[in-house]
Amino acid sequence: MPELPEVETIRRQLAPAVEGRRIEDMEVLDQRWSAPALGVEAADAVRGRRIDKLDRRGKYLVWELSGDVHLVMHLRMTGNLLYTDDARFVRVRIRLDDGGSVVFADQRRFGTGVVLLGGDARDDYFASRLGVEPLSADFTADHIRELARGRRAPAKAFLLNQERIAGVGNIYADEALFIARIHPLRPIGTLRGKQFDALRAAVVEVLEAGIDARGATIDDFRHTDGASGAFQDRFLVHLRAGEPCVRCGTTIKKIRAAGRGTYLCPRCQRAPRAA
DNA sequence: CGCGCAACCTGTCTGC
DNA sequence: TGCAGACAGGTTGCGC
Repeated sequence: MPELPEVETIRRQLAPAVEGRRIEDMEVLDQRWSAPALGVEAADAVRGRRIDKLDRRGKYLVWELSGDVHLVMHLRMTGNLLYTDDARFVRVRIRLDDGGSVVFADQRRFGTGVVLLGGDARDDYFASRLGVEPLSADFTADHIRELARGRRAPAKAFLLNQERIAGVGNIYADEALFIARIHPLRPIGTLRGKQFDALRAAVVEVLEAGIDARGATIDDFRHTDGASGAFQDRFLVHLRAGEPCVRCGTTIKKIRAAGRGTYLCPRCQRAPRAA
C-alpha cells in the first residue's frame, strides 16, 4: 500500500505539474476532509492560493500553499492522487489555474485530508505523530538503538510504528527485516550492536529501491497517470509464501506479527527464544 | 507508558 | 451457484 516510496513517487510525479500553479477550486465530495482550525471549510481555505511546494513527511503528502496554509493528505491503504479530472471513487477534486486537475480517489474512503492554518500547526501535527525520516542523516544506528532501548515490542511492530520511524509500512518492513536477517517477532530491545547497523542499512536500502522502482503496485497503488509501480516484482519475501528463499532456498513462511500478514525466511531470520 | 487489538471501509477471495 | 465470513492494511483510540 502507499508507504514512503509510493508517496515519494507521487510527490515527484506531481510536483512539476502543480508547483507554481494556483488552486482555482477544491471540490470536497467526502466529509472526512476538514479544516479543524477556525471552522473554515477546507475548500474556502485553499481557494486562490498558489502551490509553493509539494512536500512529503513520512507517508503524508503536504501541499504548501501561499499565505502559510498547508493541505496535508494521507492515502491510507487504497488512496490515489491522479493528474486527471475524473476517475472512479473520486473524493476530492482540485482544479488548477492552468486547466489541469488533480483528483484524490479512494475506493474505501480511508484516505484523509486536513487543512492546517500556519506552519506551527503543521509542525505540531507531525511532531505528535511522526518520528525520524529514514532517508535523512538523522536516521543512524545509534538513533535506532536509542528508540529501541528497553522495548519488548516485536521488530515488525517497531518498524510499523510511525511515531518512531516515519514511512515504513508492511511491505518494506518485511523486506528490511529479511535483508537485516532479523526475525519479525524478535523483541527490538534485544538486538545486538551490529544488528542495529544492519537494520538501518536494510531500511534505507529497501526504501531507496522502492523509490527507484517507482513504488509497489499490489492492488490499488497507481502513479499520477494511472500507471503501476514495479517494486512488487522485486519482493524478496513479501507475498512469497511457499516460494524458495533467494539466499538459502528455504521455503518462505507467512506468520502474523503486529496484527499484519508477515513474510520471512525461517532460516535466514532465526526465531527469538521466547516468542 | 507500552503494547495489543478492534474499528474504520469496501472489494475480493475462500470455504461450505 | 450462492452466500457468509475472512482477509487486506495505515492509523486511531481504547483497554489492560
